[in-house]
Amino acid sequence: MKKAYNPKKIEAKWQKEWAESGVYLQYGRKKKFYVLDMFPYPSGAGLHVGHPKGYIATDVLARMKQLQGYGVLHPMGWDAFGLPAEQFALKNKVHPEKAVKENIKTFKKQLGKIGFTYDWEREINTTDPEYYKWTQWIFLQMWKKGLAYESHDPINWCPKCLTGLANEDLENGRCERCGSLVEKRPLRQWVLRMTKYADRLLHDLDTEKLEWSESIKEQQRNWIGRSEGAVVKFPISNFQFLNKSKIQNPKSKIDFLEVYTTRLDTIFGCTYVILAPEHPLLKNLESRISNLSEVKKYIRQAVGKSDLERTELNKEKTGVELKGIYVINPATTEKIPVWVADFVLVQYGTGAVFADAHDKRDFDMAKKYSIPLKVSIKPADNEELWHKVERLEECFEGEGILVHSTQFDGLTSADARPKIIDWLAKQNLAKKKVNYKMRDWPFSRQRYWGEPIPLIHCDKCGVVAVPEKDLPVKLPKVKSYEPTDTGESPLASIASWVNVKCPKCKGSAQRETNTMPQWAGSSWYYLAYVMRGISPPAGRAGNFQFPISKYKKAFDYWIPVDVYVGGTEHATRHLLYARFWHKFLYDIKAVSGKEPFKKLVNQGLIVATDGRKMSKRWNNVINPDDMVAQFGADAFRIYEMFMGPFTQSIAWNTAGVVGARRFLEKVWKLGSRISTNKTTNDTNKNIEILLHKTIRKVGEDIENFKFNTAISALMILVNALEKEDHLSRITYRTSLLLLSPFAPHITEELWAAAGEKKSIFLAQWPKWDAKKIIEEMKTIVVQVNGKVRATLQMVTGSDEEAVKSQALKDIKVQAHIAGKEIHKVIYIQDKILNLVVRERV
RNA sequence: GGGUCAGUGGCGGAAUGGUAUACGCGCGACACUUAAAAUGUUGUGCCCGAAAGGCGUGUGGGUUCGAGUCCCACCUGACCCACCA
Repeated sequence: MKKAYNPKKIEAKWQKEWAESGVYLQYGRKKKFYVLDMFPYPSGAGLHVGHPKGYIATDVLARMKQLQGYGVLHPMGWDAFGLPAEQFALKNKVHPEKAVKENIKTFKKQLGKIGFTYDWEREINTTDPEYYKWTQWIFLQMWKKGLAYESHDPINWCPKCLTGLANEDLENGRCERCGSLVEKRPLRQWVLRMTKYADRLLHDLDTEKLEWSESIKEQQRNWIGRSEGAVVKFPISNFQFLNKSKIQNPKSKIDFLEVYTTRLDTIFGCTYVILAPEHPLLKNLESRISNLSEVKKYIRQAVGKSDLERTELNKEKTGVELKGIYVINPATTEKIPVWVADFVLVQYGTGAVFADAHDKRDFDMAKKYSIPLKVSIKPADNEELWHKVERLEECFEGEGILVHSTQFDGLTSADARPKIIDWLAKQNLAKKKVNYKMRDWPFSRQRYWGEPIPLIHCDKCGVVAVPEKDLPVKLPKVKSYEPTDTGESPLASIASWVNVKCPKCKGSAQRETNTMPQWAGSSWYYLAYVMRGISPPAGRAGNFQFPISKYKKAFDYWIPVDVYVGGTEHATRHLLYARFWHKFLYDIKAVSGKEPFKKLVNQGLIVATDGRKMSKRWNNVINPDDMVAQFGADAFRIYEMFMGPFTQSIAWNTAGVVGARRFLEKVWKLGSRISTNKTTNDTNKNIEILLHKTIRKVGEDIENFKFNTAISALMILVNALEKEDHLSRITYRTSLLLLSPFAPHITEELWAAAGEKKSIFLAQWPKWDAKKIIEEMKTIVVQVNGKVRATLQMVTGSDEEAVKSQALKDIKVQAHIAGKEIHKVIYIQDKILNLVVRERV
């Protein structure tokens, strides 16, 4: 081959050719493989070199799978609703719809240059009414099943973004988008009852055999935060000591304070209880609190604080006693005081806790306010610690042996808990309770750029669903889509859109004006790609058809997604939301499986040379367009896969792309070494062995996302082929095939140049032959006492005697065993001989 | 405080309990060249030395004929979660 390697020319040529021939759309095959990227939000900044890392990985996998005979679904789309898009639009004074369109164009152009196998016929865009018609439909099904409800509870409110936020949208009590301190604000809102699925979301992580990293599964487990404990009733004393018989005859509900605990074994040591400042019971008790103004002041301060201020690291505990109020410890029947403290959270458990000497927070607070404490747990086997604990010098939070706990003395914490529950349950004073940290999902945003919630408020009929035939409820065109501070979305001001006839009674009614959060559209998009398929059964772009059952067959074929690739930042949001929606769709029999994503791989970040994230702010962004222009898409792809382990975060180094390019230059020249005589075999037997070892390694490594070592193996192969004068055609062809998933353009070009008529991607992935990787000779390492002293070339399969006698002829080996006795010989065939020697006795 | 993962040359990194540092970058020497770039050949962990050697995968122990790899303790770093009773 005389022509120089010119990636610019051949890459453009093949990208056009592939798009026209539809070489990737091999859908009719028996075996399917669905490989999915987390679809991007098309930002105005365009791509930096970090974005394509995951896309290249899925592309490599998709190409190999197609070569292996799978029908591969590898789609791409745009997650374009939500705050970032709207903020971009506001800042640049363009309508979000227009901004999104332009940004998508830029993204598509950038992606196109890298040479991906995406099926653009299935492209989706969450802001397309034909798309969000389904987002709205799924929401309606949830509403019909009682999983979407209206709430007026205070929620997180970002004063800068002017919208309510879910817990998942917070970072250390601050808005994840703009960093503002989040306030609590009572707001009418729609909420999805995700807690109803908490147990299944937890359970299925294990039972559905998800191939996810332990870290992501653990993050989800922690987020769901299941704890097993008990709710205990503390009777509220009427200034008088109650005897036990009275406890057993509770009069009315108000007479009890309910607390949640996971440490019922410490209840005999409970000397006070603490309420959250927002606890509803406080109102009812007001008349009996003697220091009411002091209490009210404390509560006012506490409620006014942001979550961050209230939870600030190791903040000193503060609280106030409700003077005049007492409750009865149901275990000891003692009268104990009631406090309010802001570290108790109203949302969790019952919003009240019992306090004892075995919780650091309770312990610290008691010390500060001189509240009495009682020890009830003795650490096992640590007398020194026990002395300190007993004298209340140290707080022991661990499990141990019960003391000062009447009939339960001597039991371990674990044994005591169920026994105490039973004992109190018989008196109707306690019951088992499972709690979750995860909350229901606040699902409304007071912003313009989101899916309208398809509900109508009618004075007569209440909340009414928009009928299916009227979906989608389209986002109206407006002049001003700026958010307001009123707790209403900008949609509320568009009377012509808001005022409608009630679908039920035809009376006057108003549309719901809240929109859905950013995460709505991405909660089901992996299904949308399937629904965009040609056959079976329904149509194309802008042609999603009701009912959903039309797609059941297609879902059954493609779902679950076989491999899903994206960043870890979605661990507790998108990945939890999508699992939740999928389980709901399973419940209404729209899909047949319980989980959407079988295998999940999280790519590591590519950071800038300075170690920071790539960002305009730091002026350290590297644009893939520049890399492709300078080195070619194939070199860029190779480098990104070769940088290091896929899941690890690594700093960008442009010098590395040079190496990748050099490698491809070598490949380009390889064709000149093809043997002109007709023999099919390589003259060098070692080449065949190496080739078959490489086939095995590259295949296994791609499957396991170990792209860096796959490329290293390819480099070793090419380095060896380069030295051959007479390469066989089959070796050459096979080598191109192995490289083709990583460097599709150059291999396609060389494939054609070698006289092949059909695309390399319609060929077959090579198979390795176990018989062909057996070497005739093996290098045996000879050790004396575990230290390498010599290496021997021996015929494969040599036995111990042969190797040993050969080893003993070696001068160095002789030197190290001279005057010593061979005590033991370890021989691992074809690998190692270890002579264990010792001094003669 | 809890969880997950990691620590190997000048750098990115490789290594089913079996020759530590593959592959790539960088650097040195040589060849080609008037010269440079490109390319090719070759070298490149540390110490001592003429050689033979010795030491080496964060630290300290252990298991083993043999440990980067397994076990225990510790140190350091990254990421995630965190007043959840």
